[in-house]
Amino acid sequence: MADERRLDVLRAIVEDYVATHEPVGSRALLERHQLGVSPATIRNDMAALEDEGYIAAPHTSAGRIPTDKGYRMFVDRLSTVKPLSGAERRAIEQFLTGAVDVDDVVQRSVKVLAQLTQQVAIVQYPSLTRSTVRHVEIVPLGGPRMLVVVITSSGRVEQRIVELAAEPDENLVADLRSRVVGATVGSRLPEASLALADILETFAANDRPVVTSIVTALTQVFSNERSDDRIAVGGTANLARFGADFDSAIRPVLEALEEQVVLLKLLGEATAGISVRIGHETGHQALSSTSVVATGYGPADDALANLGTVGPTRIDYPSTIAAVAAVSRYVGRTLNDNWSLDH
Amino acid sequence: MADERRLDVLRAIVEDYVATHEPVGSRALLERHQLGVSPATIRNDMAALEDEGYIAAPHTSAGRIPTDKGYRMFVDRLSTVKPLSGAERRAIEQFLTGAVDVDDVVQRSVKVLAQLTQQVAIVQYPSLTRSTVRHVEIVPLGGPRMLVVVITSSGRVEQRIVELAAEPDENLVADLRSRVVGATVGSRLPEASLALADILETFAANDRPVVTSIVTALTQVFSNERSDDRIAVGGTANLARFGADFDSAIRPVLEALEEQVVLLKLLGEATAGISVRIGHETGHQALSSTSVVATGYGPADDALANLGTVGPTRIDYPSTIAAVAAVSRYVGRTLNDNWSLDH
DNA sequence: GACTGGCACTTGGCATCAGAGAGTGCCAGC
DNA sequence: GCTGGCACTCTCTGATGCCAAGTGCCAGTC
Repeated sequence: MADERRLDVLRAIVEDYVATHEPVGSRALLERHQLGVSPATIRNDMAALEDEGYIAAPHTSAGRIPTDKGYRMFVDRLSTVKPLSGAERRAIEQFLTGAVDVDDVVQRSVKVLAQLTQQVAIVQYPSLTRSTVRHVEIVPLGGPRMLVVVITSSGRVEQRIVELAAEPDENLVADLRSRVVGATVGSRLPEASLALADILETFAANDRPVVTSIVTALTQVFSNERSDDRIAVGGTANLARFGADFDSAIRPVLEALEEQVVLLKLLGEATAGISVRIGHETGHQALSSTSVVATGYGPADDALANLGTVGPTRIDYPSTIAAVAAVSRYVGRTLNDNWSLDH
Repeated sequence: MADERRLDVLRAIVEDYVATHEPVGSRALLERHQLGVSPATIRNDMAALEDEGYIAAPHTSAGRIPTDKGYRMFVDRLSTVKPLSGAERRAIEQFLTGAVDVDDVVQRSVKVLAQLTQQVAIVQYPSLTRSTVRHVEIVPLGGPRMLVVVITSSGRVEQRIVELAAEPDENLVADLRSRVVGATVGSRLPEASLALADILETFAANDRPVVTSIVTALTQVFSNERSDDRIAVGGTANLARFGADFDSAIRPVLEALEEQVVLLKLLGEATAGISVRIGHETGHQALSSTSVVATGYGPADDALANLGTVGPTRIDYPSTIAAVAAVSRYVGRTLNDNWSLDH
């Protein structure tokens, strides 16, 4: 049936354009794909595809390139995810296994993802908001200085130094510590933050100054705005592959990469499964010729944070999707096996 | 005297080229600077400067541009550091004052430095190797898991989770902790690392497994290879200013920026005062048309780590040097005031 | 009715070329 | 030692013409 062949033609155009980065014409198409029809027929199909908005011609007599809509169709209905090779999988696994702590895992993932996809990779640090409190310590450092340490279920350790007016009573600190542990361990951080407020009330008035200082520090850690925003970016050198014209293609991306807020938003919308946003679908003028492939990661289905890639719209979607999925899986597993305190 | 005017001409060429990014000819030079002589005289001087290798002509009939040697002369003998404006200084100070911890200081400095210089900024995290041990804690997390925490004089807090074979004896841990504190606090990290080896010997044989595990973790922290390598990079979007030709000017820099080893080496050689490396002086083929301005930072003269900028050779050296110096000074002060435990 | 071969037409890219502009080097004179 | 003048060199720009690639359409065929 003709309709089906048209989609075959679209698929062929996307594949060829991704491979060559040049507008693909009817003849070139036939040389690389066995479609069993003549160039004239292909031309008719192309004209129809252009009418429907799946492809476009940069100028009257050049070949066609896929539009965002064309890529969308390709991703949704015309392609199958291309599984990674065994070697690639082993590479990811080995590379991540060498990590010494959570930060290292994030930094290594960014590298491996950039390497695999030849694009810019972005990995969000495990979110504090979405993890639970594993442990709280309040350690006297001698004198009026105290160290508060919070360990989360994602393996992250956050600490803060608190300076009190004077050296506090040892028993008071121990008491505070045990009450805080009791009230917060196991809770998600935002809830733990609320629980702290109640604890404060239970202390005698003359203990309040000390308790308030420490509780404030803990609250800051629990409701840490900053940490949730932390992001690692890698593979910026791959921007070289984006296209020849620096100002229109590369500079906006570099600028976006420095804007953490933008990155977070791009990654953030990927809640269930893998999200692919193509060109204008990113919702950013500056990124209108880039695509973002993102997904969550974390132990089991509970996403701790997100990771993904940013590349030109003309990327190899099946491979990129496979790479993002694989890295996400391995990162989740690594975090779970090595730094989760659950089991 | 003629010799002196020749140097004036060189200075004028550097200043003009930095401002316009175009080869500067004898006529244009006279329009912008009052040198009191005719174009022909300037041409003679230029010919002499070219013979001596300070300037070069891209092709027979274009103006001249400074060579690396020319910039070197300019920096060493022809320029005076251009102090920052009060507004700039206040901006740095305010921006850094808002930081909540050491990591935040580093990230903010990188931003402010990139902003000020309009170049790529690099800041090394405070070195562990060069700081001293302020405090050590060994905290039981319940069950066989222990948390070891090390706080350094630079305000950094490093921690590691240790998994023992079984829950250790409480007194043993307390004993170990106090001996470690006694032996290491105040020492530089490499020395502390050595001191740990001796401690191990003093424990009874059947306590050895537990002690060994914990001491190993501490040793890892003390002799942390990874942390000394940490670096923050910012302002990559400023690469847009480097030049028009992407492949020759920008890609190599992007690639170098991803290679931490290279960055560390570039920053690392800046021990005393401010180091300016121009073009080939960087010692890297790929960076032959970029300059690196770097310096150490830290409380007083004891450099904890380095920071600097990477830009094209044609930067405004007086301003860049001033900015690097100022940021270094403020970072050192901020670390000292807020996170040093010394006073 | 769908496919095919053929043909006229359009267009960007490339090489070629001439002219303009900028700048130099050198020489003779002050 | 400086200056004015002049011939020369080189790049840059815009115009021109040609070529290859590709399209759209039409008439013919299975």
